[in-house]
Amino acid sequence: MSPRRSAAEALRTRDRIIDRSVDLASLEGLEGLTIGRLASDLGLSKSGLLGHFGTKEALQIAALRRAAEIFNAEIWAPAEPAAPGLPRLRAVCAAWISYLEREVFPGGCLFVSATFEYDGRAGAVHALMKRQFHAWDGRLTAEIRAAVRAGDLPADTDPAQLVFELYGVMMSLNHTIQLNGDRSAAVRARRAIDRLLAG
Amino acid sequence: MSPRRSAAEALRTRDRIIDRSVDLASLEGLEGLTIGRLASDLGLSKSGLLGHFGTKEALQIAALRRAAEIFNAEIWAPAEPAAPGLPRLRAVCAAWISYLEREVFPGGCLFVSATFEYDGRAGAVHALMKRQFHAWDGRLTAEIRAAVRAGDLPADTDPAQLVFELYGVMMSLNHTIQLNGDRSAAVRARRAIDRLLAG
DNA sequence: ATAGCGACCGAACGATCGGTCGGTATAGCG
DNA sequence: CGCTATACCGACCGATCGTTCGGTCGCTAT
Repeated sequence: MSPRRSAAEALRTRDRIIDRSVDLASLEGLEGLTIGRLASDLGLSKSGLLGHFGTKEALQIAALRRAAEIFNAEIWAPAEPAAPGLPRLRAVCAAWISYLEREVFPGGCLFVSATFEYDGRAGAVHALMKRQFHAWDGRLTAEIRAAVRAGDLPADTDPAQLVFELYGVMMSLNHTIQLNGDRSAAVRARRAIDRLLAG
Repeated sequence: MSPRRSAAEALRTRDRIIDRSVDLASLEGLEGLTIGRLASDLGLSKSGLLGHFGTKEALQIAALRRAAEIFNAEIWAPAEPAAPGLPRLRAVCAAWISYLEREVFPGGCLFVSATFEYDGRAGAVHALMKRQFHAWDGRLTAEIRAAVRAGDLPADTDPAQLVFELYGVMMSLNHTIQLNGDRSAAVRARRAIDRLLAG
C-alpha cells in the first residue's frame, strides 16, 4: 500500500508516532501503550512503526523524552523571563497549575502516572524518570535558594522540604482533576502555593 | 494433584489469593496483576483460581476492597480512641505516615497507584475507587469540622482545602519513598502536617 | 451408603502481546 | 541513468493474556 517515504516524511512519521504515544501513555500508562493499537491509530503496520525505534522500551523512552520537552516548554520556558528566585518560582508554579488545569496531556501529567507505574520496576524507563525528577528537584532547589538569598523566603527555609510540599500540591491537583474531573481544584492549588511561598 | 478442599479451606484459599493480589497489585498495578502469575505464585491452576471470582475485574475489586480494609485497620482504627476533632486528625495523619513509611503494601499505597492507573478508565474498578476516596474525604472533612468547632483549627478553615493539602503530603511521601527509596522523607511529611494542623 | 455440591485441575480457546523476517518500492546519490 | 539505503508492509513467530470447558474427587447432607 504505502511505499517508502522521503527522509523528511519519515521524520514526520516518527514525530507523529511519538506524539500519539505521549497522549496514549498519559491515558493508558506507559505499559498499557501497545504497538498494535498505536499502529492502527496511525494507519501504520506494527513492523513499520517499530522500525523507527527497535523495541517498545525505546519507544517508551522516546515518549518520555518528548513529554519532558513539552513539560519544559510549558512550565520552565514561560518562567524564564521572570527574575531568579521567588518571582521565577511563582511563575513556574503558576504555569505548572495551568498546565494541569488545561490537561495538556489528556490523561493527566504523564510523569505523575509514570512515576507511580514505574517506581518499583528496574530498567531504562525507571532510570530516565528518576533522572528527570532529579533534574527538576535541582532546578526548583536552585530557585528556592535564590529566593532565600534575596530575602524573599525565610532564612531557615529547607529547600528539600519546600520541594517536597510543592510536588504534593501538584500531585493532589492532578489527582483531583483526573479522578473527579474537578478542574476548579486549581484554585485550591493556587491557595496552597500562595501559602507555601509567602515570605 | 490437589483434591477438593473443604469449604473452610476454600475460604482460606480465597483469602490467600486476595492477599497476594493486593501485594502484586501494589507492585505491578491492578492491570499488571495477571491470573497466570498469581496462580503459579500460589501453586494453583488458573481456572481453579478464577473460579473464586469469575472474572479478573471481580478479582481486582476484591483486592481493592481488601486493601481498603487494611487501610482502615492501619489508619482509622488506631485513631478511633483519640478524641474527635484535632486529636483524632493528628492520630490519623501519624498512622497514615507510618503506614507509608513501613510500606505496608510492598509497592507503595495501592490507592495512590490505582487512582493514577484508573482515573481515566470507566468501569467498576474506577467507580469503586471513586467511592472509597469520597468516603475518606467525608471522614476527614468531619474531623476537620469538629476541630474547627472545638476551636483547635482556625474558624475560617476550608475543610476541602485542607483535605486537598493532606492528600498532597501523603502522595508526595509515597512518591519519594517509592521512587527514591528515601524513607526519611517521613520527617518532611510530619513537618508539613504539623504546619497544616497548627492552630 | 450414597447422592450431590463445589473446589480444583488440565487442556484448550481466540485474542493480543512484542518482535522478526523477507520483500517492495522509492528517494537520494553517483 | 543505475545503485544503494531505507521506510514501510504483510505474514508470521512464540508467549501470554483472560476465559471456558469437562472432568475428578473429597466433603457434607441425607
